[in-house]
Amino acid sequence: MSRFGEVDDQYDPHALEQRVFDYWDDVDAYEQTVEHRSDGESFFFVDGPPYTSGSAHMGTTWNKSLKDVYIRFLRMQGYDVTDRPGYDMHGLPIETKVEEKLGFENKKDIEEFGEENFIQECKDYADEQLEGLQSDFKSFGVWMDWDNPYRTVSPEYMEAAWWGFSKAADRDLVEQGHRSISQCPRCETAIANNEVEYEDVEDPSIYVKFDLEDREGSIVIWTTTPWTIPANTFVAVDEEGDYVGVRAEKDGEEELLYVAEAKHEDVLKEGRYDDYEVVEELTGEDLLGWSYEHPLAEEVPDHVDGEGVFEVYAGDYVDTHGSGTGLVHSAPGHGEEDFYRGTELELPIFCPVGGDGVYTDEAGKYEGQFVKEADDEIMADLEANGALLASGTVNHSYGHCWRCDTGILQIVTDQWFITITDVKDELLDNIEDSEWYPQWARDNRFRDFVEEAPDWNVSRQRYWGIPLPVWTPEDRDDDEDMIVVGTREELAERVDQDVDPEAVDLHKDTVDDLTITEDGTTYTRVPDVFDVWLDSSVASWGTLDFPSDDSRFDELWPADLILEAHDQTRGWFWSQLGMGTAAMGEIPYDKVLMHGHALDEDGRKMSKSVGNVVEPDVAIERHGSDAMRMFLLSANPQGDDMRFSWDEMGTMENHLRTLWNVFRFPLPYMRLDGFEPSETDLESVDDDLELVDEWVLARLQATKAEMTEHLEAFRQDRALEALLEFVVEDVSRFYIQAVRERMWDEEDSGSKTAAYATIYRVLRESVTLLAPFAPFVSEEIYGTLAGEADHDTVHMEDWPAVEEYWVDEQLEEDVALLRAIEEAGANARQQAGRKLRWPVPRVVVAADDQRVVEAVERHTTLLEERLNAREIELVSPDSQWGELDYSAEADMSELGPAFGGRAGEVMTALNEARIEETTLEALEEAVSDVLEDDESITEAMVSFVTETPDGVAGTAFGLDNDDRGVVYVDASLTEDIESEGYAREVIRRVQEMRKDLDLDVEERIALDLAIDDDRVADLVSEREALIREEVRADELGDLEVDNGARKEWEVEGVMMEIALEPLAAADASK
RNA sequence: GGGCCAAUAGCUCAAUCAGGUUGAGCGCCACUCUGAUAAGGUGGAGGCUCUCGGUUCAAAUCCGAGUUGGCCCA
Repeated sequence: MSRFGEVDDQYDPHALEQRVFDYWDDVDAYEQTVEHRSDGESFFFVDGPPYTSGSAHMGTTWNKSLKDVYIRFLRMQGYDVTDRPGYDMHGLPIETKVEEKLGFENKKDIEEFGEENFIQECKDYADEQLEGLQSDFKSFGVWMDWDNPYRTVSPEYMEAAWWGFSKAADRDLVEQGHRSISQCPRCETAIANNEVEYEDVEDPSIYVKFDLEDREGSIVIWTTTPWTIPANTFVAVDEEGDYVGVRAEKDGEEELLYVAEAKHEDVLKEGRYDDYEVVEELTGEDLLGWSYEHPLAEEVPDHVDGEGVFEVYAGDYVDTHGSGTGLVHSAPGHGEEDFYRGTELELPIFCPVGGDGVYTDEAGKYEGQFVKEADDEIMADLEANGALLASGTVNHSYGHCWRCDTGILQIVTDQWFITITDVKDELLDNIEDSEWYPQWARDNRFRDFVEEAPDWNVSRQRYWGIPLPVWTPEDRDDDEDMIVVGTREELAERVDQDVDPEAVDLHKDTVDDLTITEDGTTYTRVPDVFDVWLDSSVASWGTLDFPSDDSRFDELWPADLILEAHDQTRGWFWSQLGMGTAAMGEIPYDKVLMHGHALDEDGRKMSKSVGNVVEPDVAIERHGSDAMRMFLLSANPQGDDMRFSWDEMGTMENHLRTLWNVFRFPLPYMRLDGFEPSETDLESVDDDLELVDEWVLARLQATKAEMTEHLEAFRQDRALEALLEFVVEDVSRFYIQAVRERMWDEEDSGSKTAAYATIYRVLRESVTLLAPFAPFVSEEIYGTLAGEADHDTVHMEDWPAVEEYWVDEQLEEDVALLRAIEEAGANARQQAGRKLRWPVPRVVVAADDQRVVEAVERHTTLLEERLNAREIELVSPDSQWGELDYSAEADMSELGPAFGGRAGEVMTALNEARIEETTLEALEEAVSDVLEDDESITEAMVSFVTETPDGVAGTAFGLDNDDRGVVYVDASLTEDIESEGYAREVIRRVQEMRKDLDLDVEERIALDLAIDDDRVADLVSEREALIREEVRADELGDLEVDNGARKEWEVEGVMMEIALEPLAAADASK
């Protein structure tokens, strides 16, 4: 890219991006940029590793775009940023994908296939997915260390997990325990609560009578899981709830039933009783200690037994007004709450169900059946035993395995835990050490979650994961005397077998058979692998390959910034806090930027089944990577979800097109004049700068300040908005318009050079500011503007600093006022029906304050040009323009307190009043109808507003909804104005014809005019010199057009025929 | 079922914290400009500010209840 070289006429994002990719390759742009900052202050960013199944969707694309914009911004601010991307590659999702691929149905198939082979298949699959993600991320210009990502399956990363876990064990936070967990019976493993997905399903809904011992009657419970009845251990009630004893009659038989008072009607209706009577009113407390008989005592002979079982206890999870009966069937073997309460009551924990969801021999009659399939038989048996009060079905949400969609079961098994509940206070304290954007996410959601978090079950009975580094004595499998290995080196030292710490892979197949023998005891490994959430929880040191590489840990850890979507509150934000606290006693990150999810155009989540997914590559295809990134980055990154919008993305492409036009406009002139920015910088042309140059430079300073502030507050959307406002409104629509004529000047002039230097500086800094957002187009523009002494890539530039010298807030306001006046003037012109091409004799600016007067006085000429006015007349604030009427605008903050409920009515009257002088007396007179005797209008309540008089068009102008004056356009015609107007009409049409003929700008022509109206023809001929000059016509007269064009036009109702031909052609034809 | 967040023009969002006549950009329509030209300018249409209550002289804004959507949890 040579300086001021030829560029595409049109912004073509695809060709441009391809060129930039090639260019980046050629000059090693990324590597140079990283190297350029290698001496800078360290900034430790940690990438939340995406899971390697599936490809990048709009959400991940948004996430990576955000990371990219902040990494680039930080680099430009001088930081040496850690930018190693990561990939989360273990876990059940990949296992189930591979199982599907291989046609497996359960664990047996895997065992037959061979653990080692299966692990290899999973590894291959994850690697393949990783490649896909890498190329997706690269495709929209994300600059991270793609050659060296951290992978959770690498030995050094797995070691980081072992190390963290062993540190937690050192702090006595690792234990093995008998716990109620969610089990997927197909995957035959525990799954985390946040891996449970809830779906609506139809389940049995049964009411069961438990006959009371030592007294008449039964208590009634309700459940949707008949299969848990065999494990019933106790019944829970609300101690403070109201219950009733009901004598109910059905088919001539009477029963005494106990249920919650609030539910007794519902329950009896379900049971289709003929009649009933409340015979007893009691509280939950009265029921405590009542004993009952197990309804399936015969079918399940080995049912739970012991002191205190089959009794009524208080339980705080009971709701006497919710669904059910107010008495809750409790089976500690099949429910978390039941488990905790059962443990508290020191009742036995009975779970006659295996990890595969099949009843064990403890389930008696039901042994060998899959639990859900035993529901019918259990209900039949209850019926036969006279215990079934009612049965039906219910539609409710029930947990399913996130991967294979199998209904989960609550069972009790032996699992390994990090007992984070032991350090709950430390966790809550540590939260305070992190800064969140937005802060409510930390103080509400995150805090709530941490407060309620149970111990972390980290063990999974699966294959594709990091093996638990736990060895237990051969004859036992609990946490007594366990050995936790922290590093590969330690492993090599302690195991009985030969292990090369450099080469060992650490996956299950390689460590399963390793044993440790110490003090005469042989230890074997616990066969479980880690919950995949544990993998990413150690990313803050895994990224650094710590502990195997300890060169950077002390300097960098903890992370300065992490940046993920809000689902990670319960995911990575949490797992890192838990692991960081358990292992290190600290939160492993300082700042969190939490963004939302990408929703579709209707605000629903994108989902494959709904078919509303927008693929990032389709978006890139339609609008280019830069436009897509800018769209994504224009969304608030703090908590809110983003609604996808093709329109908005298209708008971003339009803005880039505008930037492209702004950029390419001055190039030919600069090239022609040999403008050399390294010799002619802004400072050297200072004396020749015109006001508009100083203004655009002042706006540039304000834009830089604003952007920096927003980016530092993690509001890149506002930073981008500020930049686009500057480029589109200030540079394109105002500055370029204002300097065009200076650039067309064929003579060398100080003014022209000053304009070059100004626009050069503006463009250079604008693309530098844009670079983090739209790295491709910024690079190409920068490359065209930059010289030998500049960097190879815009991304090596320093973030542009505010230069105090050019800051000029007063000038900014001046021009803002002028632009407001101009805009109002254009409006008034249109109302008066006068095109801009036709001059108007005068424009009157009625200023409300001295600032407006100053602004107009300093820029009268500019205003005359812009509004095509022969004269600008200024009416100062202390005088009034004679022809005006007035009305009043009410200030509600004054009116409200004064008039109370009638304030609205008074406001309307004031708005509608018409008076000839701006006095309160006149105004009060005009609104006397709505005023009571003792009421008056005060100065503070109103501001007077001018009303347009007849024959003159007027439009108010102001800043930020604050009126500052009115512009009146006097559009009356004189002969001179008509002459110029018609001449301009002719010129415009000749120009258009020149253009149609593709004539060079410099080319001379011969011109012929035939105008149907003599008066108009005379008026036009008065301006012949002007026409000749503007259209470069050397000859005027009769033309036989051979080599040119002839066309008829209608101008303001007058027909005119115009013919022209290039002079070279005209000569040839003679 | 619970917690958090959101709901304002056809679309994307401001204005909500500190109550005072709802704004911008995009899109649409009309007009206009023409040496950036698949650009530019001006105007117009388009809002019971999700609903229902409450507080207040005054509510998009504060409070309560609900509806819809999103995330998380059960």
